[in-house]
Amino acid sequence: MIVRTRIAPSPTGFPHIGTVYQALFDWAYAHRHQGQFIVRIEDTDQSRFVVGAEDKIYAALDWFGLGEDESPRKNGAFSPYKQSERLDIYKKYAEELVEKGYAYYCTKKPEELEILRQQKRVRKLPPVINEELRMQKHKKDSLSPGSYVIRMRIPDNERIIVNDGVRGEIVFDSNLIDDQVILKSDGFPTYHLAVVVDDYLMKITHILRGEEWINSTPKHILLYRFFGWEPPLFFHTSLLRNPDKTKMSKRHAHASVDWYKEQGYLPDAILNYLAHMAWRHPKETEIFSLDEFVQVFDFADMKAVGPAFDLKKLEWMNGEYLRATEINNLKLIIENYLKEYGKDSYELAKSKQNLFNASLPLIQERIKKLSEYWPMCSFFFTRPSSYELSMESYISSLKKTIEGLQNVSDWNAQVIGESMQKTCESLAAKKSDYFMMMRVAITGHKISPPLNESMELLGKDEVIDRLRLICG
RNA sequence: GGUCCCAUCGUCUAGAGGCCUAGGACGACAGGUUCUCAUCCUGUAAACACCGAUUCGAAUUCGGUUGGGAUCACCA
Repeated sequence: MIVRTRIAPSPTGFPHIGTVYQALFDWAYAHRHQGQFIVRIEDTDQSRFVVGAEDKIYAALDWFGLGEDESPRKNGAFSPYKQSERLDIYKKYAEELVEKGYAYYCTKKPEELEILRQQKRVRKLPPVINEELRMQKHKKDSLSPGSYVIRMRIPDNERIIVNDGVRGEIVFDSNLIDDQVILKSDGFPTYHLAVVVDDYLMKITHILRGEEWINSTPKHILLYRFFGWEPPLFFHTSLLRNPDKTKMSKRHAHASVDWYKEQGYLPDAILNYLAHMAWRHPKETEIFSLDEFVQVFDFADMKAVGPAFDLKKLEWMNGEYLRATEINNLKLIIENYLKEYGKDSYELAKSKQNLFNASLPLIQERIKKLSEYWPMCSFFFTRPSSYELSMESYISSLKKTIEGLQNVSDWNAQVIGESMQKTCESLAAKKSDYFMMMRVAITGHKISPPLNESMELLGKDEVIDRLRLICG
């Protein structure tokens, strides 16, 4: 059997980090078993369709290196991969179910159905309205297009067993499930029909999806049975949670893939972090590559807990990746980041390429996110516009320092340091105070890359100019 | 509200009846290195939700309670 996994996102907004989470496991499992990873676009809700959302999904997958084998953009043996282009297929299968007696035409309006359900709730009964629904006996010929839906008929008095790969057997009472709409009045299928038909037709073997689908799975199991198809294996993962354990909703900033990119997280670090959610490395290794993950991952090792996002740990991990990045690669990464999120700073840095290059080793172990580069390093490219310490009382010390620095002929970090040491001693100043003054005078900030090295990079003229500027 | 899922330090987790006076990682705190920050190194605090049952023995099995989450649409 060839392993085939898939993600089935809806193009209804920005790419969600949960989609990436899902894709990571699907991708890894497919790759581990030399199978295929498919992207199917589930765009059956016309009212929620967002232009451009589909492309953003691909862009996100590419960014993470989780490229798919088949999709609307790549095609493959099971085209089309977009549900809106498969309408005839669903219609055919829906009508097949009607013929077999597993489904029926329904002309009830959603509003009147809602009233019925309300009444049940008020009487504290399960809000199941199958009895009312099934009183209809429509023939297709008597129905005008757009006036009806097709509903699947849920059998009575049955225990429907869902075999979930991470949770074991889950039992549902069929009497508590409403007859589901499978074909909407606009001719589009609902998720239930489309997902079952497509997963079958596309030969999907393992379905990894969020736990919000658990309660729908008995309906899907039934559909497989009605069609006489063997169901795939199901694995329901818990939803990613916010730090306060609430569901990570679309309204939350860090639900969006773009947010992580903007913050300057590395895709590999994010993936590594995500892999720790509800799954653990057999050896409890913290840092591991995608390749290594592929070697050891199995759906069966997923846990059923709902993990909360810990940005602090992600930051730490991102820092680890940043420090392990080869310097020329780091250069490209930061350049690209600046180009995308700070056009002006990018131009500035590019205009002093050597300085930019030389700044990298100084900050590599000091930043945890790409967004921290510019605030920490802008002083290399532009003079401080303000100082985090009042410079007034230091003017005489600075003048003394200038004198010392002017005598430095071999301008390098060590000699610069020695010169300042000497000045500091002659001033009888406290070392930490003196160097803090110098740090702020040169960079504007109390926190900065190493002072001597920074001064070396800036060059003698620029350093002395900056000090003179303060002295007036 | 009905149904379903889940429950170990603040967070991610190890633990599949005695190896647990519960281990690791992040974070927190303290100390060392240091002209700042960061890195690096040392150390400290920090958890089996609760109540019953089974057993010689339970974090680990069972039942209940509580708590969190999901779901009950012509949305996915």
